[in-house]
Amino acid sequence: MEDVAREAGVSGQTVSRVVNARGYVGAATRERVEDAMQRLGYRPNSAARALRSGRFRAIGVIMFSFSSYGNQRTLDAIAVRASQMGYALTLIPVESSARDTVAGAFRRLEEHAVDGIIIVIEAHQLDEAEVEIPDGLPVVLVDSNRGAAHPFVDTDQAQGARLATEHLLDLGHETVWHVAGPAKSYSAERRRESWRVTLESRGLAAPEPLQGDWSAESGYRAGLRLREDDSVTAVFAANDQMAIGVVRAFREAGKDIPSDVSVVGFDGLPDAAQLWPPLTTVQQHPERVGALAVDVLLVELDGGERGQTPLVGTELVVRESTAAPRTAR
Amino acid sequence: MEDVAREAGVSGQTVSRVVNARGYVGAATRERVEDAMQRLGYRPNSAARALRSGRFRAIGVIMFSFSSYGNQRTLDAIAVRASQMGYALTLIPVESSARDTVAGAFRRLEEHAVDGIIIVIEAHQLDEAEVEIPDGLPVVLVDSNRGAAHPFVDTDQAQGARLATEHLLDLGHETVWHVAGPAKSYSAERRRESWRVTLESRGLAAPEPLQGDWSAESGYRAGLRLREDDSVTAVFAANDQMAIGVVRAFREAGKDIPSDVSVVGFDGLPDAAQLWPPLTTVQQHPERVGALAVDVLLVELDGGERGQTPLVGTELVVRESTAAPRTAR
DNA sequence: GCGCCGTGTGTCAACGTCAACATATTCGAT
DNA sequence: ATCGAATATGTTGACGTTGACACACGGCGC
Repeated sequence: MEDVAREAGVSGQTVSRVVNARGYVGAATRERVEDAMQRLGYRPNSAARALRSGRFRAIGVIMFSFSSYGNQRTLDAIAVRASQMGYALTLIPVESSARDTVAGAFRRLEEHAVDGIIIVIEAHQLDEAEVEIPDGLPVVLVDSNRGAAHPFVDTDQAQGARLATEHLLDLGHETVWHVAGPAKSYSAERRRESWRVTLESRGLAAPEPLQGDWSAESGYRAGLRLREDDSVTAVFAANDQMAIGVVRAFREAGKDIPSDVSVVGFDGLPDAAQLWPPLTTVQQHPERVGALAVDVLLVELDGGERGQTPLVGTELVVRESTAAPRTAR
Repeated sequence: MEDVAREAGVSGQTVSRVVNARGYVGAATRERVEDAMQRLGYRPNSAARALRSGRFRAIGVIMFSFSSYGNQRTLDAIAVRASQMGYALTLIPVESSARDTVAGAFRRLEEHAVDGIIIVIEAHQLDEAEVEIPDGLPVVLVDSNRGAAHPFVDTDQAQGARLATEHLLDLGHETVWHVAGPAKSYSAERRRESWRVTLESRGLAAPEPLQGDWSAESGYRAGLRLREDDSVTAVFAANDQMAIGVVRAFREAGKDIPSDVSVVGFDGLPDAAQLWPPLTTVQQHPERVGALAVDVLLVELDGGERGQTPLVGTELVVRESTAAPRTAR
């Protein structure tokens, strides 16, 4: 900066003013300074800036490594929005499962140069890790609603699950079976509860849900059990991957999708349309969730008051994996 | 830090020595200082550290937003390894396609507080963006080999494509058709060339490859054309997603996989095993690529000499989407 | 003609840390 | 007893930036 100042024949302070467009600077002077910056390839030193201002213009994101497709997309959206707003994104990975690693991540985090944090971890797993979120640092939670201590943003899981369940019922199926996500996931829990409530609101008893873990393989295992029961004609899987496994299990047993059994997924994976048959699914919008998370965090950073954040809606995308049951035809 | 020093009855410098475990510190003193740090919840200020040392202990990753599954996994691995090595990860997203955005990302980058950069963008796209990589900053390229200006790490694309092609030929297929990735992708190009060379080394002429764009939808379009030709019995798709689309196209036309047509993918998507039929594919190891990229960058940072980095190998995973052709049975 | 305000620019200090140097103490070897 | 090396701690200044303050100039209203 000193070099630029000398080159332009001004003081360092004036250079600072030009860079930050703050205060009064004469037009001619500004030009000279900008010229000098250009010639010398000057870049402000962010460390010094941060030291002086106490702000880093950086957002930390804590996320499990090897995360789901949806979370990856959310991260992506967070990165894009943060960058648009002039913030850098610092990624703090947590290696799944190992408890002390989780705590360690938060400790590491405190040393990191961030102004605020977005946590993209399902809340039950958070609880399990007995992690205390450092205070003094604004935090936004995604995909969970751990108390009201911090604002959170999320997909409207309940609405999506209702759409899926009602679609199958409206086609004429007598009931809908459910392959749920892992017990410790809030998303899974909310999808399952919404499915149950939707059935009950139509006066139907919900069959015992099968337990999966989000993986296609677990969906396959659930499908192996479902295909034993000939009364099963409609299955709502808590995500697309498990739906893929369910489809495989039925197909292997010679049952056709959708003429014997209808299957609905949840997520809206881009390739779901190209599966065979194309999968009916609940389209999520992780990119909206991510952008919203950044916006909410920035409001927190500016000390804005905390409003209730709306959930992000979903849409049902009807494809060829669902149809009316034989009996209704 | 001053507070800690006062609390422990020592100077700031001694606190610094305790924190960095550098120089001589008496055992009793160290304990007092550590105690004080604990009590006051002291965390060193990374901005001041960076300002003083000129090192940020941070690595920047430049990546297209909405990236492929493989790149996402690579990012993940980079994050984990960087964190293990005590480095923070700053993610700099580039919104696909918009040229000036790409250049902008690099400009932004220069202001960012990173010691080195890992670029996870296919090289042809890099070229297209006419981006100049800022010098003075160590750079490692992933998934590309743009000249020898910077070290690069990558999957051994050629080996993987050879495995896939040979597998189909060894089953008895007369030739192998190819659904290639986008023209501007190095990976796609190398897979295609290796497929061609493998065929030619067996004295076979390579049929005209079909052009896809990695998406399942483009695979489906390619499949629509392939299914018109009854001589097609074996297809090697340049990634799993396109393979999914190819399978769908044949299935829709009443052709069975694998009894009528064998299909091989490339990537090793975790769900490929649960597709119907389970997909034969070339298993990549993006996590190894990511970790390797960090290791190579750290060597660069330490001014180490640049060796040739080995490519990361792949394995063929044979599943049920491939079988001998009817004629050979 | 006087003071005041708006504009344009410079000086200084401080942000938190750590390398370099200075100082003090202990201990073993001569 | 003396010296030097090893150990232990304190003092100072600088990293690059910017907020606070000071200063200088011209124009305006009275």
